[in-house]
Amino acid sequence: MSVASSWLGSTSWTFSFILDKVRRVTIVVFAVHYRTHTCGDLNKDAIGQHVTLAGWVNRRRDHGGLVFLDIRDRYGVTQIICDPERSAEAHRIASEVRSEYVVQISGTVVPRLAGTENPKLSTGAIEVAAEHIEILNPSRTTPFPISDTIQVDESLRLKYRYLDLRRPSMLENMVLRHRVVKAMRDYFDERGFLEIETPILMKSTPEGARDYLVPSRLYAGEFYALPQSPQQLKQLLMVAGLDRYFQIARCFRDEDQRSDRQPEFTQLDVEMAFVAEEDVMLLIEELLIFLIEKTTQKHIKQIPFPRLRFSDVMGRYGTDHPDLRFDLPLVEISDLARAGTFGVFQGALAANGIVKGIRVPGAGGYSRKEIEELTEFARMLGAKGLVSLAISAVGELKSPLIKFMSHDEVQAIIDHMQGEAGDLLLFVADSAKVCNDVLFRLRGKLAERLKLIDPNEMALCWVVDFPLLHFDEEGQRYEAEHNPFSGMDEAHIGRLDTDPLHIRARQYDIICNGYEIGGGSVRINVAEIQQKVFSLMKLDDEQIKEQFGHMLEAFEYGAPPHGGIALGVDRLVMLLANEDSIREVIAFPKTQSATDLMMGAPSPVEEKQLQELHLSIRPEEKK
RNA sequence: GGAGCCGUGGUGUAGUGGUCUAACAUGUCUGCCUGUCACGCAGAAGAUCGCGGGUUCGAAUCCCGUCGGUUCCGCCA
Repeated sequence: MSVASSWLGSTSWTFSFILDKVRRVTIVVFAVHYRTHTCGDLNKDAIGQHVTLAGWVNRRRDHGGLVFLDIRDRYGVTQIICDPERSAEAHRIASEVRSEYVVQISGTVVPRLAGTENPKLSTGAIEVAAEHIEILNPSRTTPFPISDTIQVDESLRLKYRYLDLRRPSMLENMVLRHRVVKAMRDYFDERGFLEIETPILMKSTPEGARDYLVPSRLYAGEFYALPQSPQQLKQLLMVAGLDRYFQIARCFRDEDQRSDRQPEFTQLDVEMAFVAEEDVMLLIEELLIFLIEKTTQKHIKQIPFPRLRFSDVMGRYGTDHPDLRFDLPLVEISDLARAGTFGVFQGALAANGIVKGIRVPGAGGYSRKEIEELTEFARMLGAKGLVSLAISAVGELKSPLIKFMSHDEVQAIIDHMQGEAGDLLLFVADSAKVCNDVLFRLRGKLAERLKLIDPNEMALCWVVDFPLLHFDEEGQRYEAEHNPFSGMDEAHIGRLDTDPLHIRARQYDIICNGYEIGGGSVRINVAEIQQKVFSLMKLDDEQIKEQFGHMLEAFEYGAPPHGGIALGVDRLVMLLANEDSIREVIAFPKTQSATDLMMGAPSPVEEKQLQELHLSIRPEEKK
């Protein structure tokens, strides 16, 4: 610092940068050591000023006599011109620097020569004529180029994440994420919500995902658990009368990873007292519209968000988290498929299965090879095959069905599917689960193939009317569809004793572009009902008391009606950023095998640490 | 736990049984170059083809195993 200030002087300086599309933030710095402006700061207004910049060498263009340096920081890129006639010393150092060196440059802002302006840069009208260059820190050649133009192996990116984050697209994602979270905080603050932190060291519970455990030093053989979500605590905050709570909460689940699942992830957690479904849904709907409009150029397909019943979306899309950017509905034709003598259909129906199809508009001319490809895809997902029915442009039919069904019977199926000339109809005959599963994936694949997806569209919907419980054959017990605290339709409470599978939960999931980005419910606030739900989940009284006694007890001290929701922040930002993986919007993500390639976690610890924690490692499991 | 895909100079790719003594681009290094902005030109260095085993007269290439990354199934209240 002393080096810099010795030739800079130090009164007060300001620099400003663009925070988002409308706001420009100006920072006043009173003791400048390193820079007077950022690399995105300077324009024609600054011509003639003596400035100092600091940043990374983005690129060096050495013309021998004249050297250009592009200096990059978070805010932009500024071209430095190093002319030996202005400073032989600066020119000499400029020819020594390499990519990613950290340098400090002082000089005079000058207009670029007519015709050499660069419209691609916000600073492209000017350049800084270098008078002094200081190498603050050199850099080895980076293991991959700091550029968005090529795709680098992900393990390399993760090992050198601090370099990966220098790439403009990653920087953009981090900025976007900040803006989304900031907007969330503003939104809830304006509506009277309190942001309250809940513990990270919590208690393990038998329900739900596998816990990450933290051994206790003070209590041999006992463990804390990292929270899977602050679910119970936020409900207890409602019992406490805090009324409106939110938190940007880190959550942990020790389960296998996916492109949209990390071992630790962030939820926007919300809970409100004295609310029904509508209150929560309207609040969140307004929030999402606000976020999308504030942080992206994307348009929302339908406002208000459509509300779909669980049973309907399962039937129409084969999943409870449909991508509504395109239609391509699944259509059941079991009744029509009963006609004729087609073995594939008859066999599936005889085995209590169903026959379901999808209409692929304009695909009637697909070659045998193309259809075979789709069939192979369906087989991979568990179908025995695909039955195709192609309708040519002039209405001729091509299908194995023709041999086994009358013309009218085939036509009835086509009509039911709303098939037209030039279409391809594809059918799966199997159990309802396989049909839905296969056609759900096929639907997504076809939408891609037919280019039905507008990347600028956000198709949001609510899914409601979930069953409260489903029966787990393996464990021979009921399990909560959402979580064990979800409330239920008042008229169905009696069914807890008689017909648990037909209780409608007061649950709502929010879906965006085929991703479940959140879910919540109006909760149970009556100890007796909560106790019954636990019993159906095959917890005995002792377990209930040990694991959830605090909840039941709390409900006996005036628990208000309450409800809430949790949104997956990583997934939401991923969608806003047009990324395919949440790793792209997490600064330091873990790999699919839950390791941190940069830090090398997890890692063995000293024997002494294990002893303090009263732990020993089973020898056969040591690596 | 299971299945698929990927792994070749620093990086991204090509090469799918035989002059492969491994090619191309980019990066790196050296030299030249005063208006470039993916600067240009000339030259050089740089790879036992993730690792181990097998098949073969011969393996980057085929097979098995293993490691790493990734996608999906199971799992994720």
